[in-house]
Amino acid sequence: MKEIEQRLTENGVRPTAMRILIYKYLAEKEAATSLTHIETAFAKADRTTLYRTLKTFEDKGVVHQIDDGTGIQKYALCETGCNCELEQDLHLHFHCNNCNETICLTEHKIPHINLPDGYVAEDANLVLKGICEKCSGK
Amino acid sequence: MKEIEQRLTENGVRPTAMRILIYKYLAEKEAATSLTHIETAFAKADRTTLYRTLKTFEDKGVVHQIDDGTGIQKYALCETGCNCELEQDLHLHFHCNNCNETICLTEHKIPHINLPDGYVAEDANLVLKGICEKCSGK
DNA sequence: CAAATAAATGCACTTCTGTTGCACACTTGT
DNA sequence: ACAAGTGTGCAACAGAAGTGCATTTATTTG
Ligand SMILES: [Mn+2]
Ligand SMILES: [Mn+2]
Ligand SMILES: [Zn+2]
Ligand SMILES: [Zn+2]
Repeated sequence: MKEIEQRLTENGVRPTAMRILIYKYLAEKEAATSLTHIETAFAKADRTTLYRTLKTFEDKGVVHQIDDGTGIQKYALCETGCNCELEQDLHLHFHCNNCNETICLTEHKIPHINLPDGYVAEDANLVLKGICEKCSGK
Repeated sequence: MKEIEQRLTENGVRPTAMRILIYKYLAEKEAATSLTHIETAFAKADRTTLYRTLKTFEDKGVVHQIDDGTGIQKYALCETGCNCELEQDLHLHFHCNNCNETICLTEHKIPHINLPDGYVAEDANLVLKGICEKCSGK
């Protein structure tokens, strides 16, 4: 509990009650989470608060946003000490077509891609879709 | 002109006047195109018609849909004889942060990725973001 | 050709997600 | 205690995707 407060403070986010709860919720979930999903989990809180909390978390590097191709923005906690901005820390994401969950494969970095002349890459997004380990039954 | 009709017919799409125009429009554009973009280009046509035309094109393998991370669905013509479904034909896309255009790099295939045990990949999406050749001035 | 059938188009409306403005509540520092 | 700053809640809006149904246009059939 104290750890969460410390983590938030380190990243320049004031640890309010709401933010600690949201952080804890994200930490317990293994999969990336959408705003709507969080909204149903926190029925008492306002959607806007949750929205802005996620944005604050994102700005301060507490979470990273994931575009998994469903058209719905998802969020997941960053690893401790990760620099999501840097190319080296960009990991791939897996979206399961069966259970519809999106998970971070943090240890699988996005390979470097050779681009044609004139193209300068600043960011990358790689999403694999298929069947996750839970759903494949292995 | 006749080529377009033939191409559509080959893919099981009846070549109506509207569809031919849309196809021609997509063929002239080098970048991937959104529904809203097409809508402004075809002010006379209804959005629903354009929407369903794109869906039909997609179903029949005339165009492929692109998720470039902007949250707006884009479409681009498929190469002749391409099988966008197959892993081998999956190419990467580049989104320019300056001119906001998204382009197909059809000759740059998505590299094969080794996944952890239990994960089965069926599809992949790789988008690089940065500065395109036009905007980098090279 | 005319009638029947099927397909394409247009209009209205809905849903869903993300986003912003503004007022109020709470916290922090003096 | 006061002022300033920050967080939260309510309401409303924007944009894009999608659906139902009527109408038009094309195709088939007698
Ligand atoms: Mn991730
Ligand atoms: Mn493409
Ligand atoms: Zn799954
Ligand atoms: Zn550009």
